Amino acid sequence: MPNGHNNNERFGATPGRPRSEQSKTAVLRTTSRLLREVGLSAMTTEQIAAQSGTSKATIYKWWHNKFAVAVEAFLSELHTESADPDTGSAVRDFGLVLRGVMRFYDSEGGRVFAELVGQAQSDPVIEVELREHLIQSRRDVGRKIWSRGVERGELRADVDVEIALDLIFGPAMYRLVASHDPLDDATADAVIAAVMRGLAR
Amino acid sequence: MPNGHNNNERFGATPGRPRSEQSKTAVLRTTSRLLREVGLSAMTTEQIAAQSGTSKATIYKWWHNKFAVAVEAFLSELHTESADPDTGSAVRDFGLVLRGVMRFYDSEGGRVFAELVGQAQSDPVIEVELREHLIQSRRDVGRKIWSRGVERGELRADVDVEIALDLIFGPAMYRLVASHDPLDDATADAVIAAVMRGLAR
Amino acid sequence: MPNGHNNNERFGATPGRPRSEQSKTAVLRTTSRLLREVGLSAMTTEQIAAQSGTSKATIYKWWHNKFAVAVEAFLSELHTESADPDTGSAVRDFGLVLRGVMRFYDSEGGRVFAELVGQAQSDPVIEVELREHLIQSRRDVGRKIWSRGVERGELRADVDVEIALDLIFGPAMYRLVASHDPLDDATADAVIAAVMRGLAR
Amino acid sequence: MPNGHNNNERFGATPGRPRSEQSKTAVLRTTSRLLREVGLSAMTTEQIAAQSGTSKATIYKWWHNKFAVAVEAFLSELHTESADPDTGSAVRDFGLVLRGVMRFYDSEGGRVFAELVGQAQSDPVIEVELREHLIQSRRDVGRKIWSRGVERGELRADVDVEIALDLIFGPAMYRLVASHDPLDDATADAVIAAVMRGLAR
DNA sequence: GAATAAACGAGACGGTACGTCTCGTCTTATG
DNA sequence: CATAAGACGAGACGTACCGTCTCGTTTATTC
Repeated sequence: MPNGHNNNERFGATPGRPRSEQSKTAVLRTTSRLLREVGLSAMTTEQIAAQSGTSKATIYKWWHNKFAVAVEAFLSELHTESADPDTGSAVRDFGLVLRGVMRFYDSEGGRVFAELVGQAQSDPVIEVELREHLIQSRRDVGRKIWSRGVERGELRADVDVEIALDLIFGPAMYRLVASHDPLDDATADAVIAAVMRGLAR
Repeated sequence: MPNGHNNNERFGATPGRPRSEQSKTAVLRTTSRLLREVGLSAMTTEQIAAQSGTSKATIYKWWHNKFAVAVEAFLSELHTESADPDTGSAVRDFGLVLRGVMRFYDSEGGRVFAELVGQAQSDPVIEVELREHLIQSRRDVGRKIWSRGVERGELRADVDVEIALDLIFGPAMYRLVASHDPLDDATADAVIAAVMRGLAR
Repeated sequence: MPNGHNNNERFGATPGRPRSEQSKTAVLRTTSRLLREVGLSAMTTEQIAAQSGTSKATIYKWWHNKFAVAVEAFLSELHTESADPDTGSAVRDFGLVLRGVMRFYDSEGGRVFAELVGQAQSDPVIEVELREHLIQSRRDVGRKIWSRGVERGELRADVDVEIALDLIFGPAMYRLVASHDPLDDATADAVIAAVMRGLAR
Repeated sequence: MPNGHNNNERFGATPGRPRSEQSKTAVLRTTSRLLREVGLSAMTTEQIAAQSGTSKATIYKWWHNKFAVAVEAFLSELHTESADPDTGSAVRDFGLVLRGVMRFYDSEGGRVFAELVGQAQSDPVIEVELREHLIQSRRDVGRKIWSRGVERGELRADVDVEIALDLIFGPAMYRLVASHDPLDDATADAVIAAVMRGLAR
C-alpha cells in the first residue's frame, strides 16, 4: 500500500522505512474535520494524533506545528482552486470570481480561512504560506483577467493592476475579518458595479 | 463592564473600597508597552501583573482575559480617534482619512491592531469590541464625508454608502492582514483616485 | 488575642465605638456551624464574614486567622467542660470520664477536634491553645481522680500520674487520629479494665 | 537509566516511553529534603518540581497532590521499617519497640510524621495511606510480640490484643500530637512498666 | 536471510501560561 | 473609632497544551 513512486524519483532509494502516505492523509483528513468541528484555535495536536491514529512525534516530524498542518489540510481541500472563468468580459469575469470568493468566505471553510489569517498575524511562517498559496494565486487569476480587459479596451490602462486588485478583493477580506456586513452575491455584484464605474460623478 | 466611570453616578456611593484607578491605569499602561515590545500573543497575564505592580486576581476581576485588557489598552491610546477633516471636498477628505488609516496600519500600533484582528477571528468578544469601537467609528466618519459629498453633488447618489466605504477602507485592511503590498501614502492616493473614477473605460 | 473580657470591665471607658459583642457572637456561632457543615480546612474566612454579617477586617482584627476563630468557637461550645464524676471509685470515675471522651471523639465535634489537632501540628499558636484549654483541662480532672484514688488506696502510689494519664487518655487520642479502630463505650471499658489490672500475668 | 524490571515483569512491554525512574526518585528525594527543611504545609508543588528538575505536570500525573508525594517520600525513607526484636521476652520486646517509636517521634522525621497525621485529619486518602503503611505495620509487629507472649504465658490471654496495642502505642501518639510531655526512653520504659503491671493495687 | 536504517504508535517528559482560589491587608463610607 | 463592604497584592493551586524524548515495533533497502 505505501509509496508507489514517492521518494527517490529515479534510482537510489533511501534506506529505511519510507514515509507512510497513509499516516499523512489520515492526519490531513482528520485535521480538516477538526478545523470544521472545533476551529483552529481549539484544535490540539493531541486531538489530531489520537483521532488520526498517528502519534504526535510523527506529526511534528513532518510539520512545524498544528498551524502548518492546518494550512496544508486547508489547501489540500481547495482542489478547484482559483478557476479563471474567461467569459470574454473582464467585468463579468471579476463578478464571477468575486462571487466565488464571497461564497467561500461565507462558508464553513471561510471561517477556517479567517482563523488562519488571524493566526498569520502573529506567525510569519503561516503568513508566508497563506500569502503564497491563497492570496497570490487568487491575485494571479485577477491579473490575467485584468490584462485581457486592458487589451480588449474594457479597462483603464492607466490604473495600477495591483491597486485594481485591491479594490476588487479588498472589500471581501475586509468584511471577512471585520464582520461588519454580510458576504453574499448581491454584495459582490454591487462591489464590482461600483468599482468599475467609480464613485465620483 | 463594572462601573464604566466608577461609582455613584449622582449620589449614593457604593459600599466598600472603590476600584483603584491607579491599578487600572498601571495595567493599561503596562499592557500598551508590552503590546509594542513583545506583541499580543507573546504577552502574558503574569507579565502584566508583575510589571504593573498589580496581581493576576485583580486583572481577572476586571477583564475576561489578556485579550480584553489588550483591547482596552489599545483603545485607550487612540485618543485622537477618527477625526473628520471636512475640507469641503469629499475626495480630499477620503484621501486624508485613508492616508491616516494606512499610516496607522503601517506603524507599530498597526501591527498590534492586526494581531487583535487576528485574535478576533476566534474570540467573539474581541470581535464585537473591535468592530464597535474601531471599525464602526471609522465608518461613521466615512458616512459623514459620504453624505456631504452626495449633497454637494460630488458623489454618486445611487451607490450604497456601505459598499462605498468597503471600497475605500477594504484595500487597507486587505493589505494589513495579507501583507502582499505596502501601506503608504502613495497607495492611499492611488486607491482613492481609482475608486473615485472607476476602473472601467 | 481574642480578649475574652477586654474593654473596660469596670471603669474608664475607652473612647470611640466599643467592640460589638453582637459581631463577636455572630462570628463564633457561624464558625461553629461551618465547622460542622464543611469542616475546618474547607471553611474560609470569607464564608464566616459573609454568613455572620460581619466583615473580614473585623475578624482579622480580633483573631489571628480562621484557626484561631475555630478554636475559640469550638471551646465556646464545650460548656460542660470536663466534669469530675467523683463517684467514690477512681476506676469508676476514669471509666465514666473515658466513656465521655470517646463519645465526644466519636461525635461530630470529635471530627472537628481531630481537624484542630491536625492543624496544630503545623501551627504552634493553635497547638498551645488546644493543649492549654483542652488537653490539660481534661488531664486536670484526671489528676484529681488519680490523687483521690491513691489516697483511698485504690491506685498504686508508685506510678507517675502523668504516665498513668497517658495510659488512660492515650488510646482514645490514638484511635481518634489513626482511625484504626472504633471509639465506643465498650472500648473505653476495655481500656480501663486492662490498664488497671495490667497486661502481664 | 530505564526500567530494570518495572513494566510487566516477564514479557509484553507496555508501549510508549516508560516512566522515568530518575524523575521519580528525584521527586521523592527532593520532597524528603523539603519536608525536613520547610515542613509539610510550607512545602509547595512548585518547589518540588523546580528543585527536582521535573515539572508540575509530571508530579500531578503520578500523585494526587503534594501530600501524596509527601507520604510516599516519607515511607520510602523508612527502610528498616518496624523490626521485630524477638528477645524471648514480650515485655522486653515491647520496651524496645516503644523506645524506637518514641525516638522516632522525637526526631526530625517525627515532626514530619505528625504533620502527615495532621493532614490526614482532613484528607481521607492520606489517612488510609498512613494507616495502612505506618499504623498497621507497627501494630502487626506488636501482634506478633503479643501472641508469642501469650503462648509463653507471659501475658494475659483474656485481654483483647487490639486494646493491648492501644495501651502500648497510644501514649506515644498522644504525646506526639498533644505535645504535653516529652517523648524519650524513660517515658517508654515507664509506660511499658505501668501498662504491664497495671495501675490498680 | 541477516543486518542496517528510518519511520512509526504510544506515551512520558520539562516547560510554561492559564484562570481560580484563599489569604491577610487596605481603603472607602457609614454609624 | 469600630464597622460592613469589598478591592487589592501575593502567590499556590491544579489543568492544559506545547514540542521533545524514549521506548519497542514495523517496513523497507543493502549486504
